[in-house]
Amino acid sequence: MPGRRNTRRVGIADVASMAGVSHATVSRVMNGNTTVDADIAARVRAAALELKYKPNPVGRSLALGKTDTIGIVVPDLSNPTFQAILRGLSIAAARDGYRVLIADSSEVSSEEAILAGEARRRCDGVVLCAPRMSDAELEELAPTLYPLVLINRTTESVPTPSLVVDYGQGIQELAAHLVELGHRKLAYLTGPDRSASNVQRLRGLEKFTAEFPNVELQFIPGGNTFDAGFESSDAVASCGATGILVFNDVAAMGLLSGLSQRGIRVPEDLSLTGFDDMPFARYTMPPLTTAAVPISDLGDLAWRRMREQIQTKDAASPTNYFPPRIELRGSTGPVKA
Amino acid sequence: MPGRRNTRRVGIADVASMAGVSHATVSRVMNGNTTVDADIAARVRAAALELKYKPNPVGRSLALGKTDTIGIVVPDLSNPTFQAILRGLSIAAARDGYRVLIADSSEVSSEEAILAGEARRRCDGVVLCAPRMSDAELEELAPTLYPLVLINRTTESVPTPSLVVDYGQGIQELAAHLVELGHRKLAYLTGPDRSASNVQRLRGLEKFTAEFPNVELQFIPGGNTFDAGFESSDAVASCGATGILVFNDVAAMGLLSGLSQRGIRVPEDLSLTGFDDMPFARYTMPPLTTAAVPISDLGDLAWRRMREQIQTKDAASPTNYFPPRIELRGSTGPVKA
DNA sequence: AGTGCGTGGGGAAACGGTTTCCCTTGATGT
DNA sequence: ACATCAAGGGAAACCGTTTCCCCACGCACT
Repeated sequence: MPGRRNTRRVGIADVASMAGVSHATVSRVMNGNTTVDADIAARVRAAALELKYKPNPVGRSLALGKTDTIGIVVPDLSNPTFQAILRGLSIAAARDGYRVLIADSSEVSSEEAILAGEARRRCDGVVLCAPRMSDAELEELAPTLYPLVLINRTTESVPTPSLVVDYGQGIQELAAHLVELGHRKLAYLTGPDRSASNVQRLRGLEKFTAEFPNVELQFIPGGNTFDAGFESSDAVASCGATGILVFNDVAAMGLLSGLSQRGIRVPEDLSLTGFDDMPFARYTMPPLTTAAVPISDLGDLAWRRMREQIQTKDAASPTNYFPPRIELRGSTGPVKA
Repeated sequence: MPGRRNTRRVGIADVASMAGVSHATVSRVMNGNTTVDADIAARVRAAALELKYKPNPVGRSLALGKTDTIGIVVPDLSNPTFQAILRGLSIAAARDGYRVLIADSSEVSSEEAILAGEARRRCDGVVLCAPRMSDAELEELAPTLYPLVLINRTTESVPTPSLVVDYGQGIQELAAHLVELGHRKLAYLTGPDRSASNVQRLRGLEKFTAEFPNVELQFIPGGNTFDAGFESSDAVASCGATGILVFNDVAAMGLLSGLSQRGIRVPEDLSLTGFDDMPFARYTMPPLTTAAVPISDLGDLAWRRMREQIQTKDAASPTNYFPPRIELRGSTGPVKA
């Protein structure tokens, strides 16, 4: 005997027998099918109300071939960026009656494909958030989980809707801003090596170097945490650069704190930029010059792209690039005379 | 014809016919039933592998009466506290092969019951996070979604596992700390009126007042945002108190910023406490004295309580109280002579 | 009055699995 | 050689819903 009948819940059959009709008719009434006689419909509705009947979503999903659920695979839920995307996605999807199922890969790239596949089987579509897997693996995986939206990653051969933040563009603009302020010796405090968005920043900086050959740019190994930024302050202080581009706001705040502890003033002695424009970036001392990424819009748009695929079979799906918006604040200033 | 057969996926029948056995046998093999002949099992596994067959979770859920999914209902995903709980819950549940489905009520209390009911029907259990609904409504709802874990809320008549952070205790200790430093005029910068955790802080402060009748305590309307804290700085500066208890860290940081802009020094002129110990609390200038709430443990424990209910039918379930841990940092100091 | 047609609703199949029941088959013992 | 038994696999029921198919009924028209 499959299932458990001990906690027997009220099913469509109960409503049917109470209303004296077949369960097919109950189903028609519940789904607003108008070909049902008004009297019978009323009787069914009364019975459903009295029994507090609510259709079982699992049975419904099986029959309909849809679950009204989408999955999101994130590398790490503790990352504020992914939290913001999740929030935007969840709220947007909820507006259309869809729910979001979470799968956290804990940064383990080998888990991602499995999680994504499993999520796809449970859900009507999958949002893959900054996957760590290789390009080859991604290309192979993408078609198998068709209603798919990529975030901060693109595919070459397979056409997949994709939303990418143009980190390269953002860091170029920040660097150009420093140059404009007179800085000629810059340093980039890098993010995690395996991070795709770090690679994009590096590419942006290559373009920057090509454009400004007379500006010196060095690279200092950093990280994406407050402590990583904090601990880099010695290296930064002694590198001779006057303008520091930091991987993200969190690390920049750490660096800011480390520098202030060493008596190095920002922006008088050193100019500093972050990346992300997280909520507190405007409240640090001094407020952080940074590049704002419209992340909750990202989640929102991810849902819209998903919905397009679910509703219409039309997979016309270009990549959307999000150019960050530069926020000029107090952590950057003219180079010291 | 239910479902869509256009994108026909490989089912158990395909594996069965390829392996030359009945689908019942395939099911037995897939579920590790040992009563299957080794040769046949190997043949089935080979077929499944070649066809890349993975059991359909929806069909499986229908037959098994379980979905390996739990739902979480939160008032607002943009709140860092709920994000942390979600993260802890999601990671802990994933360890046991469970996924988490999100339902965001957007602070609309009337939506909560509906969302929770719907989530329960889709999932094997529900975590209700700081529900805004009335006590009466909660009592009525609780039994209908039996495997239930409450966070920051308790029930009276219905026994329900419940995890509550003892905000009252935390703020009492913070207040006592200020008294110890010599402060005799305190002020509490309140949180949102409708917030249950604000009410708990107020109750804690009542006890505090009873215990320290010679200490003056006044209440200043505040909020839970940085800007609310910032804009309260005038009221705080002119209230005459020397020790300020702020609803949470975010508002405390706003207040800190507003005070520093007015030239009021912390802790020399004014002592300040926050609440939550969010990641940046230790990095403000000065670092914030606050009460640490072990929120990701909360998510972790929520899953453990949930698992107890799902696995054993034993609903022995006391309320767990989490006393916050006081973090003494630089934002509090001896009262000015 | 008989036939044609439209409509509403019941029966049954389908969705994709799991599990029970029962029968077959092979082995063992006498 | 026959009876008994255990093991293993197939048929069918079941989970809860939607939808197709078809029948019965009523109405209008010839």
